[in-house]
Amino acid sequence: MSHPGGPVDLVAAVVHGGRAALVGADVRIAGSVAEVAPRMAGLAATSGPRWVWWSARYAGELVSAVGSPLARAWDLAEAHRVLHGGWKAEPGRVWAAAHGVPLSTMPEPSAGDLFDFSAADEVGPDDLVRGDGHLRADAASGWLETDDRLLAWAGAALDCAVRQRDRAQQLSPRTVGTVHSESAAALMCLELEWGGLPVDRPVMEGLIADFAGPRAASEEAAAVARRERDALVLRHVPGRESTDLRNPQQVRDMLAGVGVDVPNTRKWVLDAYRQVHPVVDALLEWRKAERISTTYGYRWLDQCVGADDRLRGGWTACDGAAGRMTAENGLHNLPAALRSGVAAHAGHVFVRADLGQIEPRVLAVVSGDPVFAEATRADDLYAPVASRLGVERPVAKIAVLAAMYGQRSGAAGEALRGLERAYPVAMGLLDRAYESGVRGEPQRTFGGRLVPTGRFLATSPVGADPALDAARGRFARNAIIQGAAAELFKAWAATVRALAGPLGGQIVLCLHDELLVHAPAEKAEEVAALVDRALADASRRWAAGAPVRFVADTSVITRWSDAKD
DNA sequence: TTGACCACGTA
DNA sequence: CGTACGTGGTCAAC
Repeated sequence: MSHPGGPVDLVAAVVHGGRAALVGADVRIAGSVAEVAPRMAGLAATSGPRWVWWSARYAGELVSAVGSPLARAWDLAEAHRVLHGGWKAEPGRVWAAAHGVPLSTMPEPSAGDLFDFSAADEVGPDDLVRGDGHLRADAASGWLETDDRLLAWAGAALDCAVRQRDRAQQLSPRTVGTVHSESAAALMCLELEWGGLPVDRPVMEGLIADFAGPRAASEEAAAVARRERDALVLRHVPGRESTDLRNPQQVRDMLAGVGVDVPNTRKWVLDAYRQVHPVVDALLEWRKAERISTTYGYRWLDQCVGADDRLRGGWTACDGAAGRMTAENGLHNLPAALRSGVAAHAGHVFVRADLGQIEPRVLAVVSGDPVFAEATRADDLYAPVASRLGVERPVAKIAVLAAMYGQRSGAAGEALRGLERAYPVAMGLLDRAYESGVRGEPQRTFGGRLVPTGRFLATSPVGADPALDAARGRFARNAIIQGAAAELFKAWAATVRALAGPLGGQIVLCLHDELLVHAPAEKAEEVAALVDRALADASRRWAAGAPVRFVADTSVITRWSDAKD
């Protein structure tokens, strides 16, 4: 280890209003984006520094001007989220946390055009840092009007990165690796937003028509069609035709009127009554069509699918809890029925890959349970677990899931006790996380991310409400597994991104344990092979020697809905 | 206009 | 439904 990740190879890049600056050990320049971007491309090709920015989003203008994808980054916002938990990570907060300045005295971010007395009192016109150690409130906005200030801004970023990296290294070397892959994931999020998900528009439009009917020519026509759809349900309940199907309370009253007494009108409750009264079946069918026409209908198609037939939405590299990626505009919750409308464009294919049984395999790594690790050698992890427990495979599967997620219903009892005996190390970790969560303690994932006690769960004091204590426990137990799985997934995706780029492959969808790579047809097999190689690389780095096997199911397809090869 | 709740799609 | 997310509907409070 000469100095991989050392300050020497960190170069801060900032951009504001068409001007940009780079600051590192061997570089200190400011200029227009058009001047700075080629310098970045040159450095990337030669010394290959790790780029530091306040967040990939702030640096997006520069990143896109460079043209070629940048691989190595230290994203201060993502690093802050890993180290300190939560989602807020604006520069003032990042700076304060990195320098140990109390958040309670942090200035409110100002628009930059208002005269701020408190800031003016404590900071000179050219000072970036206030007397109390905080960044000036307008640092990221109006203040950045000269190249000197831009250079200072880059210097501050570099300073934060060095401090964060020391902190991460102190926690564990793995935490440094987590920041690296989180930073790459943040870059990938920009590319996902820019690139979009390829769609076969005529097919998608046809699917929508199947559920929601043809495009309405006017508001009036749409209202007529809506009433006609409603009538298909309401004809089953004569005398109650005025029921508003979009109002759950009215629906519940309507159902009670025909003898269907339910606590709520959720699908999984009503499913049991499909045979009891025909209105139930009609209602559930109506809901399906209503979902498509309101959320995934023509409005969605027109607003979210561009003229180039790409579905676009915002992406974030991590949520505020365990750290999974999030996506907007249906990219993460597109109904399965619409997936045949997602198709590779001309001359291209999708290389689709998903991680098999990722959460129990992750449990084997994070717990260090040697016996459970042994089970991951099988393609189907539940088979060896079943034979060890002396139960059928479905029972073993339910027991493992129950142990990880704390399922309270169902009959997993006996098998759960078998798990405790067979895999005491893995089960012990889950139990400790649960108890720690009950006490309201934040968790840290295997990769070093701090997971704060979940939102609403922090409101009541420990012990005041047994139901809330149990919810905290479940949250914590789930977070250490879901969070670690998210870390491995991102490490994998970042590796695929780096390897597939030179072949013209582009990651177009990330779905928690599934990747969709859009690639030139003639490179299909090559890309499919590198996806598996990337998993071997990423899991070896991430699991750091744990004898745990991860498996990907990889296939080359043209439509997302297509079965494996 | 905003926030709570319901409902439901995905993993 | 174990957890998480985003979206859109209604309703009550502003």
